[in-house]
Amino acid sequence: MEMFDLLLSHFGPQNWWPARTELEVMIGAILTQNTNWTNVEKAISNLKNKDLVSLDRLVSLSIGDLAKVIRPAGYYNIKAKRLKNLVDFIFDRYDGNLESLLQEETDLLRKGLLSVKGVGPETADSIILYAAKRPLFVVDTYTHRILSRHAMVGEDATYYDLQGLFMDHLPEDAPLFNEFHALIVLTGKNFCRKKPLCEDCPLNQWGPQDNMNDMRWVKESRS
DNA sequence: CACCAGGCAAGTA
DNA sequence: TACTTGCATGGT
Repeated sequence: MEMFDLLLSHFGPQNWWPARTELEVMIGAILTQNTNWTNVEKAISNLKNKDLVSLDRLVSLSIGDLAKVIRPAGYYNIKAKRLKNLVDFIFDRYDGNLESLLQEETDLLRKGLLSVKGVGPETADSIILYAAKRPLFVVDTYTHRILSRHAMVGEDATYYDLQGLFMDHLPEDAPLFNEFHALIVLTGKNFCRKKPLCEDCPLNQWGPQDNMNDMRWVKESRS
């Protein structure tokens, strides 16, 4: 059985990213760095209450004031700087037009995002997949934990080892990457916290013996 | 009380 | 290059 189908049939479609606009995706991507999503929701709720989910409003807001608003997300001082860095980048390079940034060719988009202090591989790829809707697989700690526990990669596998593994064996399909990553995060939240295999985990029967020789992670009908 | 959460950059050697 | 550390709230 293939990993994606195991997770999809167990959890059902997740319809990520949990945000209403592209800007909200970007803000969430920064705020959720090493942070529980429920805390991020509180911070985004604060931003919405002050009508700050807006590039024009954010660019004229001080870092100190922004930090106060996003406080529940944790690391609020550094995240306020990181958000401002990203907003400033959009104004400096794209005249404050988010669409212009997101329409950039994928490689240039990624290079640009990574040039912003505070935007690393996962944050950049989350924005590219969930805001720009390009087929780039997003890797996170859950991805690493689950695949290493199931002996699909070594413990020392890098971000790009994992991203390459998925992208080498999946069709370039943004909706598939979208759903797959969301399902992996959900699996990581609910299972696989401590033990390699947990009771009732949908991946209990999934492992290298099924996948090392046959790397189809989705049903052929999808590809 | 301890531990963890949808990372990243900066410092050290 | 290869480690290590700081950043911080809120839930379990």
